[in-house]
Amino acid sequence: MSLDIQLPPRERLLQAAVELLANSDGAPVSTRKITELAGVTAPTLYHHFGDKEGLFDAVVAVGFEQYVASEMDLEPTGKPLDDVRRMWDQHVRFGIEKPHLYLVMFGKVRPGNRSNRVSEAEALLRGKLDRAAEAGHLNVPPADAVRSIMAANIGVTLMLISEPEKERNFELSDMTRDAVITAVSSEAGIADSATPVGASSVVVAAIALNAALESSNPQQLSNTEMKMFLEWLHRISKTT
Amino acid sequence: MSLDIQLPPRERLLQAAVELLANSDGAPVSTRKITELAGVTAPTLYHHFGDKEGLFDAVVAVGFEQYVASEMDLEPTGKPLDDVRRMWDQHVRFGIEKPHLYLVMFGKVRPGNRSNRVSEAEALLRGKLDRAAEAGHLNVPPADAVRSIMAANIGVTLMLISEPEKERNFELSDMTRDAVITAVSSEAGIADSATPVGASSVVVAAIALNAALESSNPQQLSNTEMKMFLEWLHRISKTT
DNA sequence: CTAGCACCTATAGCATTGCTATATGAAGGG
DNA sequence: CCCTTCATATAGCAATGCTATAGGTGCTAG
Repeated sequence: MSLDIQLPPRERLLQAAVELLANSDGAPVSTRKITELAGVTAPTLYHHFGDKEGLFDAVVAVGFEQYVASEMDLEPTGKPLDDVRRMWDQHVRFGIEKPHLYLVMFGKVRPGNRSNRVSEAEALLRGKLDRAAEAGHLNVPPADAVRSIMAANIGVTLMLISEPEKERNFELSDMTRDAVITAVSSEAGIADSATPVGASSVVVAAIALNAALESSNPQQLSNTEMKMFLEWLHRISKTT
Repeated sequence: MSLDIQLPPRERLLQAAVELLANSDGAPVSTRKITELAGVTAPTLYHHFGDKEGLFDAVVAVGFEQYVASEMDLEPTGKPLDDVRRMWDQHVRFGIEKPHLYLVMFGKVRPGNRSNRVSEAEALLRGKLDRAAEAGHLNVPPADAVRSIMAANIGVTLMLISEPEKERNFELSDMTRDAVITAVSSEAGIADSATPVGASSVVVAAIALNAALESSNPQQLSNTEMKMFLEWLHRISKTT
């Protein structure tokens, strides 16, 4: 059950850790399984990484480089806030595509003890937001904007990860993203692209009616009629 | 080192678990320490709770009742969205005051496997948001609003918990809270504040939707569908 | 009063976990 | 050729979650 024999043990340990982490559905991965899969014994692991956490740090460092790279691949659009939006999306995508890595990086919260990865990710965002502030696009200090955006971004990603794949609704991400970015930005008209003003009153009314119907069942329509009516109502309240 | 001797072992186990959890700074708590502090041996724990996770579930259930109680103590303000704001604040406060409990309840994310507590907390919010929707204060379906608010709320709380107490800046919470709530709300309100919350809200909402549809023709329904839809809408708004 | 029964608790121990004290092998410089 | 240094292995420790089994303890039925 051992891995490729030609790589040096250090690399095989990393590779084994990544592989086991990916197939373990969030359950803890034992050092024994790792060393076994790597075809190595325990002291080798501790010689190279000192610690189980050291090994995972190394794994996470690799993952974080992928993350940073994916954020850096984006060419600046010229509008810093649009860059921020794309970084948000990249963050979410990374979390969805590598949930195990993401959870090791962002999922283990300890009281009064913020993780390095969060700080590093914040620093990336901070760069863009500083430029946004220079351009006069922020109405709060960049430090505050960073924390709000980061908190929401992580919260949304964790929620999406925790949902069954089929139920995942990425509108949650777009909606929340635009909400927090709009709130920290001084540009008034940003929400326009998300919610066309012309349709909004229809949508609001449809949502209100839908809610009202669910709380009290009127007799004016038959069951089949009501079913179809709700279906159409639902279609109307979907802005997209 | 044992606890009060007069309580039944089950309660002593719970109490010991809570106490150790509170003083362990997020580090894992062993069943041995728990049973030792409770003055009980291992099988007693497994007899009552089946599992370590079972014990923690019981602990969390108690914590969740406190949480729910703190949310329920709030008297409705009459403005559902203000209630939502206060629930947000209560959520954050709970997380800050009992970080250990909060992390057990909301901190352990598993891919594709949402925690019960999140769903239950969502249900609480959902109630208020449904009423907001009935009153025409919502811009998006309540289900979407709930997820966005909840994700941001948890994200913010986790971030605040992970920060050293001195650096905690609660503006982060207020700012993000208002950002997401504003984003899902239609501040104008379709029928304004005149919309009563009762059986007649169906009629009011139907009338509002009718008016909105007449002023703008959405593309989500075909002509024949729209015709029938309007007919039914009319029928609903006629009678009580 | 006693026998049986259900419930609760204890003794002792298993398998797995992260980690290490110590020893062995190989590679290179004097 | 020896000696140092790095890398890996042997064997085992202490702590963990959990359990097979047996021993009380109190209640009800005869």
